[in-house]
Amino acid sequence: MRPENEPEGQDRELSFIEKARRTQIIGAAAAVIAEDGIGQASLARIAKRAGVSKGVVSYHFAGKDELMTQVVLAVYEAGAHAMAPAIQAATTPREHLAAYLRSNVAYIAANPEALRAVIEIVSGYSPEGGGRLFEPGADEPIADHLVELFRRGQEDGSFRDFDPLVMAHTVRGAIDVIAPRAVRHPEIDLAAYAEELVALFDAATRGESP
Amino acid sequence: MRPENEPEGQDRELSFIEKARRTQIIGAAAAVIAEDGIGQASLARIAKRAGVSKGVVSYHFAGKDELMTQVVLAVYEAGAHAMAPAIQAATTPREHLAAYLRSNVAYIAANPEALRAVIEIVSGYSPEGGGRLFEPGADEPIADHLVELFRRGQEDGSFRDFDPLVMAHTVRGAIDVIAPRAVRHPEIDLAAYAEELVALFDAATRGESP
Amino acid sequence: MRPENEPEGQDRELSFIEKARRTQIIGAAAAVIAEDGIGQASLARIAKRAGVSKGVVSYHFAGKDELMTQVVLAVYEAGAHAMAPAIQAATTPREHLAAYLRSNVAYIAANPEALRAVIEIVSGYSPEGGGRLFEPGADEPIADHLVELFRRGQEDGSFRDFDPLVMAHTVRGAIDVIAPRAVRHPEIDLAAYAEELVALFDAATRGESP
Amino acid sequence: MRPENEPEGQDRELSFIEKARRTQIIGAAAAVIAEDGIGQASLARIAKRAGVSKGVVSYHFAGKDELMTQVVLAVYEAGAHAMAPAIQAATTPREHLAAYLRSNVAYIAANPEALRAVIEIVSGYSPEGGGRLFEPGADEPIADHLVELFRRGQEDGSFRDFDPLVMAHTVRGAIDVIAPRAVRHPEIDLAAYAEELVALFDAATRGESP
DNA sequence: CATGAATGAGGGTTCATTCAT
DNA sequence: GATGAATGAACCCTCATTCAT
Repeated sequence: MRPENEPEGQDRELSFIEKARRTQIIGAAAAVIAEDGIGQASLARIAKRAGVSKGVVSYHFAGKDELMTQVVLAVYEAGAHAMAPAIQAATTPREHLAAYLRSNVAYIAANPEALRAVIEIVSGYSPEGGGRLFEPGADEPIADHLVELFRRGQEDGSFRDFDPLVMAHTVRGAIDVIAPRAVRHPEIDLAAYAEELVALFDAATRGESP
Repeated sequence: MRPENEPEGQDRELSFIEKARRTQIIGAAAAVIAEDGIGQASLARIAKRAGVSKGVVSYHFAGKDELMTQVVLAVYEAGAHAMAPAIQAATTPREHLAAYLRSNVAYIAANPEALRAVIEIVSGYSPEGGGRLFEPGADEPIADHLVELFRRGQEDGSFRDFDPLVMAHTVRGAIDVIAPRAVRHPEIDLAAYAEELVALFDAATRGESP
Repeated sequence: MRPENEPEGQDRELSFIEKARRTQIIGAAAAVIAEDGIGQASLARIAKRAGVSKGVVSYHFAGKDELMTQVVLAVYEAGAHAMAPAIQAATTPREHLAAYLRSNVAYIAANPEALRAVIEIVSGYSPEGGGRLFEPGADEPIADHLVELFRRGQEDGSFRDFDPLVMAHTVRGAIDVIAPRAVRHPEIDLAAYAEELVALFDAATRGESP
Repeated sequence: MRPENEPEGQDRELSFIEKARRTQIIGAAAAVIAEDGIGQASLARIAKRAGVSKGVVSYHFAGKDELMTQVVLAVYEAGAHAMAPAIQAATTPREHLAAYLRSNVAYIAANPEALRAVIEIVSGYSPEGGGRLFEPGADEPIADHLVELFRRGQEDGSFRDFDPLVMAHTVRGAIDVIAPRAVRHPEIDLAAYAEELVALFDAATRGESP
């Protein structure tokens, strides 16, 4: 695990260890939150789950707020990373939308716990100063990608004339609704669910007379 | 619900006072939650917001769990009550769906804070014993109404052949996504938003070549 | 329950009602304490048990301290009243001691709940200002009666030469130990227990060679 | 109990610190309870008495229940430890009983506050779930030792024929009554008190014509 | 770097008491 | 006289955070 030939010694190594520790703690936090809810996710429990002492968490993260933020970002990044190939392979807006839906649902299917943790944090965690870690509607950046997609598709005639914002947030809503249900109903066939969504939004975005 | 001819005063009035207090506290709780998030919604802050002492909340509600539950139920009931006339006036499944979307968005538009509070509670509040107040996917009863609607519409040929469950939860997701955005972006025209949704799901559910 | 011919009306009647209310509340308090312990004996529960409102208790008693005191005194008085005939019938110190033991145990056997309540209060209730309602060792007045008895018995040669104080408190200890056990072990034959105690203290107090 | 040869330092030392803190807090709890009663023994007061913050108590003890339990156990263990040599040195049941009484009273004389605290807890503390920490009559195990002693003494003719249970609980009652009085009346000569008890129970248990 | 003992604020809850009705 | 809504203090406990070791 420890690369042998590296530019230079101590500093890099520490940074590597540090990264590993952070990853380890983030994973433990996600696991605890997914299993027992944000309400049970004290630093003590997260530390115990990670097999480290409480102080380590405080040492590697500025505070609980930062840890929670990092959990969310890690899942988001992993999701974006997992979805990227499929999306980039798409050549038309319509294919793009289908790829977005399929890869997103696939990621949820593959990481239900991670998603559960994110949902818990985003909707249930209150940072120190009040307010929210990610202000609701702050997934706008995420929706923005879809808005852009819909705009392009409308320009080239792939999609009918609708409000891209409404469509984008409806897609997000459709996806966000999946993870909680998937956790409670593991028997749901998410691949089929994805195809249903593809058909649903294909119909919803298709021009009147294609 | 309120009997018209009653012997008299005292008993009714006391009951009325109690009801008023509960309503007042429920309102204060909803306001605090909507503004600052469920995490800031301590009984102390709710009491202060209601202009009463902390003990009053415990006096009128068995505990925080009950208060949170009542906030949700109050909003749900009010919503169902507000939507009922429009929905009952619909004669076809397609009209029914449109009425559902319009009246639901209208209710959100009229009570954005209440809806916001409900979302915070349902997805972010951890009751005493752990778990969730309304287990996720426990809005299934709500989605059930839609499932039923879609089934009927498919039988009489109003809707194309799709998975009613997926469609129902997508509709719910589309609606649930609105309140948080409406709070943050008061400039959004929710009437137009509703029409967009009507068109969206009209297209999504329409038979191939009606 | 309400005597018809009384010296005078309203004032006496109120006093009578008042007395009844106090007795009723004292009984309810004793029952609650005996059943669920002093820790569960809130004024609210006592009031509910008595079938009256919380305010009534505060109205008839200066505070919880007074109520607790009255419960204890009521039981003590009833006990003294129940024991008096048997004790007064005794003609010698030795008979007196036996009568004391028998009648005391008999009273405990007949009123285990009352005794249980008293024990709970005396040893477990903390009055407002701190300290205790009946300072421990404050049953000295009760023991005094025994001390007096032993002194007389020693003077007339009925008893051997021992420290009357030690003997008196040992008798008290022997008796106080009974009620808790009687509550937990209802199968104990308290009449036989009393005879054992009579024999025990008869031997313990008897002169070397009577 | 304490292993003599151990690898080293750190682990033991930390364990030692923890033990010291627990002992310190237990002592503070006993002191507060002995002085002001169980009803005044809030964690806040105990912490203040120990010179630590409130949280420390919760840190070292799972809850108030555990702290109270530990106070009792500590005193019991110390008492058993203090009494053991004298009792084991006894060769006959009669000597055994005398040693039991003398060493027990001696322990009370040396630790009146500790005993007082134990009595307060055992008879006056209500654990969280209701009920009692040590169910009344749960000192039966303690009395059992005496019952066994009396049985043996009756078999070998040392003691007359009496109910060993009644005698055992009477001894316990005789002893339990001492601590509260000793606290309030420090002038009492407990060594003489012990001799009185020895004589008392010697007479009470002696065969008719020894 | 890591530890875990210690802190102290704040959480929800209970409850004796008061007082307008 | 009686009610019960309201109070406010005190309770135990949790927990993010700090810091000497």
